[in-house]
Amino acid sequence: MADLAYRQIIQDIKKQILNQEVTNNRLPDERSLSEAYGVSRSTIKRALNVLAQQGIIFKKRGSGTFINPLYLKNHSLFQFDGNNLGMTDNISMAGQKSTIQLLDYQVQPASLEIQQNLFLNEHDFVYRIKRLRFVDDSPIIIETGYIPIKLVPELTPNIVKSSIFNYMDSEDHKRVIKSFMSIQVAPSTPEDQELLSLTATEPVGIMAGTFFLDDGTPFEFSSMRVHYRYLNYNTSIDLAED
Amino acid sequence: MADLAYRQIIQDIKKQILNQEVTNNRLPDERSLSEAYGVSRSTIKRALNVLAQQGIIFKKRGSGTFINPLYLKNHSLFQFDGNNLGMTDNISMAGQKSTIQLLDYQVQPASLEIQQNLFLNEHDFVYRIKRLRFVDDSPIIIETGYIPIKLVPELTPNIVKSSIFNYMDSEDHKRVIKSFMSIQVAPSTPEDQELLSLTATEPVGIMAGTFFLDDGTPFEFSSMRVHYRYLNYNTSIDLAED
DNA sequence: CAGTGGTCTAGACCACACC
DNA sequence: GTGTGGTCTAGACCACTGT
Repeated sequence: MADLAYRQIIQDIKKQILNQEVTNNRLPDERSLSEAYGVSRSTIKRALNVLAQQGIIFKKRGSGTFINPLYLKNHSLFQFDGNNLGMTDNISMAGQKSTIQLLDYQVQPASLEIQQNLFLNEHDFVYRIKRLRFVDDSPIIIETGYIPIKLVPELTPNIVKSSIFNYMDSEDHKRVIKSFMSIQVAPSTPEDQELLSLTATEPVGIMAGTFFLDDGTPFEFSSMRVHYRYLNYNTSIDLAED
Repeated sequence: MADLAYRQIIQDIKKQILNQEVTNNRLPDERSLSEAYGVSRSTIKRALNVLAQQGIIFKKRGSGTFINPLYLKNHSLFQFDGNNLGMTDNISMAGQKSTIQLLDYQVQPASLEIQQNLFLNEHDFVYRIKRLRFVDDSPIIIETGYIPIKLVPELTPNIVKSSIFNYMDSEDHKRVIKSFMSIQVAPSTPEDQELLSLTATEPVGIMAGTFFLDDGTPFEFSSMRVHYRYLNYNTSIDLAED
């Protein structure tokens, strides 16, 4: 797949780190790596920058490049940004089966909030799609999504019972590549309690935000109410610069 | 502050976008920008990559570089990664005053979990610091932090009543630069309810994780129970690559 | 085909850490 | 001073989009 030089180097260095083939928790300097891999120093820097951003290594100007000891101890922690859960579609959760129940499917005028979030005019219409997602027969997420009609005029309830994103990719060659989400916490409503099998004291997590296509078009505004036991969002935070 | 060429270009382009000085929602091509700013194309690419990662622009190979329309509509949404809340220290929340009440301060052997997270041996000791944070006199966060003694042997309860990170920076020249956190949701415990003035049906958000120094040393393992109304974590997610 | 972004090179010079 | 990572250059060549 990734035949790009810098990606191969990323993979190779990652493997060496995991195999404990790196002595002193320290990588060779960039100029040596450049020679060893037979690429320019720029390419090495590109690879190391990715690894640094993933928190796997730390670079210190004047000193060298070091391995994050925690990565060795527990590198399963180092999968970030919603890979555990949180994607509207593509939830597959390691070996467990995921199903969808369609709760509601309508076409309606875009409210002011929706207009703003999807960059629509006041006369635009959107699909309002409400779905309940199960993983291994347990209800996990109540998801309400809004999609502009003009972007997918051919959508049907049937399509919506599985992954909309996959459908878009394979049929329309439109790919969802980015999203901006906020995460909040709230007590469960009676509807949450019924659909997600919660008691009154059990809460939900709320992930809401907008998904974008690769050309920058806002594609879907989505609000997900997540069973509290199944929301686990991992992230890395940089406390620095601009 | 940032006299680096690529940072200046980032700021300048951002300003032009906000001032609507960019026609057609489209930036000039990289080679033109390179000439216009009097820098190499590589430097332009570096700047554009940062803007793209922030979601402000989208690049399409073969077509050009385009502005995310949502950024114009509501660029306040585009401040990410815990800037709203979530940092253990440095919570200053725009104009509101923040105070700290010290609930507990102990030295104890590191438990197995703490050993793992802070990369310690079984004979190492840690501070256990439990604090209640207020913003504008409202209790917001119950924070329990663990810090290896050997990293800051001189810590005192007095220091701990304000920002530990600031103290570390100014006194020991050790800077906290990165953290890996997980975000979860849970019903409130009786203790949560008392300290954060919650009812039984009101939940808390939990942010737990490890903070690292600039040399990669794990510095603090922290678990924060956050009043549900005050947890609002914004993030951007890339659905692509490696 | 021309235009655009993506990858990569080979090297200069700077800033910082450590001896 | 030596060694390290950081910034930046000038340019080659490739891959994709659109006319």
